Amino acid sequence: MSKDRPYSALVQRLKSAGLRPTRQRLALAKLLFEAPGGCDRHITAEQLHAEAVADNVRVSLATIYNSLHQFTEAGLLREVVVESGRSYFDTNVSDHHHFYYEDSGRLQDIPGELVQLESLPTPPDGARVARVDVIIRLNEAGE
Amino acid sequence: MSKDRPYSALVQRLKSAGLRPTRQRLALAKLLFEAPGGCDRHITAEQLHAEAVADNVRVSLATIYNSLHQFTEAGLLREVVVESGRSYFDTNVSDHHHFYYEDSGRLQDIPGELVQLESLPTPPDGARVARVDVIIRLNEAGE
DNA sequence: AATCCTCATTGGAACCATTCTAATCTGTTG
DNA sequence: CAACAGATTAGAATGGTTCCAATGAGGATT
Repeated sequence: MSKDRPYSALVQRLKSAGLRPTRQRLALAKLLFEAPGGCDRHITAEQLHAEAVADNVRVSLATIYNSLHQFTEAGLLREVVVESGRSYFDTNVSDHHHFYYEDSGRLQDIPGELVQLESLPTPPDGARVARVDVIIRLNEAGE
Repeated sequence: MSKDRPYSALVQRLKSAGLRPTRQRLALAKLLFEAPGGCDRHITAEQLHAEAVADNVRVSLATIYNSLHQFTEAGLLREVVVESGRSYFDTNVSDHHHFYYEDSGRLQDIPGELVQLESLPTPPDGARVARVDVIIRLNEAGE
């Protein structure tokens, strides 16, 4: 019941990520990581901006983009690319993959264990695997 | 040695895809599918346009985009999305996956058999798997 | 709590890939 | 060769994202 320090956990989270806990970053972190329901989110810059505005947080789009990228670099978010022209940011940074509903544009986590790759090909010459993305693209079935 | 009908194979290919074999589509198909070296290509709209211009094919960017999408719908190409803001089109439409060099933006095929998924999760409710994309993101290793 | 420096935020312009539009042209069919 | 559907075109428009120069705010030191 730390009603007097409602942001302390987020402040800590930002600090340990090497980011100054400014008003805007704090407000965005709150929207991203403490959304009611607590579930993992797949959000675009525009969506986050709309949420912030709706929540009376005065923040520019430029700051939204800056923050999303800083959070991503700090490992607080993960960027997911499923269609050109729009980036999703995933609050779930654990090892997992995605369902992508092509019709609606919705993105859904697949628990990491449910997709197992056997035999990753060895990366060529002097390259190192940064990440493996698996996207299962879905259509609405006719029946 | 059908020097007299150098395009007949391509004409056929377009026709069976339900596309009228126009000058532009023929020229683009030639660049895409009969490139010297015969290897599979990962090309952007801008790149293809540049190639066409360099080859003295008079074609607008709008037509490049139209054709790329039509070819894709017809199953002659496959669109690969690895970074937001740019689409690659892959002339290899067989079942396979990709290495993506994040530093250079280069894309490389991985023969289909080299990546095996065990246990695809069952798609939710009334959804059907349209495709599974695996992208292995690579960095240049320091040493 | 005033100062200072660094970094963050801002609105708006700039950017770039892509799509749209309305006019013109071309393949194909009869 | 007439006529129509479909293709192509240049250029404008769009939409997401980034850039920019000016302003504002953390936070360390006094």
